[in-house]
Amino acid sequence: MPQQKVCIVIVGPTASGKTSLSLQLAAHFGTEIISADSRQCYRELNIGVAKPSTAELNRVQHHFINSHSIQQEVNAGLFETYALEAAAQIFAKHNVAIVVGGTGLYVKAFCRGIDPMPAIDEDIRLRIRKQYEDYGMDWLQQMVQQHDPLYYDQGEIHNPQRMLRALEIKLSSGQSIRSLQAATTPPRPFRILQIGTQLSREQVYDRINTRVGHMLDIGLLDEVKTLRPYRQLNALQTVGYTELFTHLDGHCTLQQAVEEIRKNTRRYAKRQLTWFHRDETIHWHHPEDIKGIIEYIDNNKPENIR
RNA sequence: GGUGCGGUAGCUCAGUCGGUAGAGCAAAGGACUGAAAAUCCUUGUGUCGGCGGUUCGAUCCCGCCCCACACCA
Repeated sequence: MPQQKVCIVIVGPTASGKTSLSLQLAAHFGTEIISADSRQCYRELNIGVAKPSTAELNRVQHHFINSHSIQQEVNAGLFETYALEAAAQIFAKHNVAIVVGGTGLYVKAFCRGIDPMPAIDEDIRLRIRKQYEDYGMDWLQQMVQQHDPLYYDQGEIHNPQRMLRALEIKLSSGQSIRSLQAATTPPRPFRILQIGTQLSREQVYDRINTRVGHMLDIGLLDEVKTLRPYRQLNALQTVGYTELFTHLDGHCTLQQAVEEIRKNTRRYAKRQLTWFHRDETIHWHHPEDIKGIIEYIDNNKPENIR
């Protein structure tokens, strides 16, 4: 069965021009966009997550943007299912689909799949989280050592999030998360072309610093104020929001909070670069080199498209 | 002009009873299969302000100079 469809996947650090590029490519190929961004899917989050404008969203059909509430649980597994469904819908009408986003794990889940995991017993989840809060790291390590020695030997035993995850899997299903992570790559009914938006480190940092200022100018602080009651939700463990919560609590000045946002965004971009640089199938281009990018796509997509 | 206190890593500072120095922050590198804008790991050579002196040896002691801050004129 020849693969007739192609999925153009645009990745790169934050503020490197992904959104603009995706809109131009969507216009060029007359198709739709799937966002692979773990924050832009929330309708309550706008300025701080650099969502495309309403005009842009009206111009091109988008998926996984404003699709969820911050009250809902969203994760990489859910994204894989959601995005594959969206891709199927798009391919019913078009030969090209565009995926764009900076959340490396989501992109990976879409392109290469994520192993199915057992459902977690909600009581177990809440209980171990509470106990971790009460008894701390030593307790967590002991629990993992006792219940999931396989993970304790091979996993990250200083990383509370990963240990909590290993523990809840083990206590819910009786299986070690290690034994469930098979890392098999399921076949996809389309070809994938990954394009990275490449700018110098200095340029990315400059753009971040400027963009954060712009976010404040257009009302980020007001947006954050309305979200204060929800600050404990996972969706709000987000750069641009946590720092302003701290300011609203009176722990720092607005200026200090803004500098923290800039710094944390730069660090985020650095982590994204670490993640994406490891993937050698990504072809890096300057985000404004539309001609070069389209040429690359035309040279690599299946013959029978357009 | 006088007195005092400083000048050590990008920043804030510690320290060496004289044997060429170390923390925090920043930064850099990395990991990462259901919180991923999250979470975690690793990394510290710098004319110890300048020039002289004493000494086997000075960032440390002494002298002079430069710079910053405070106070007194």
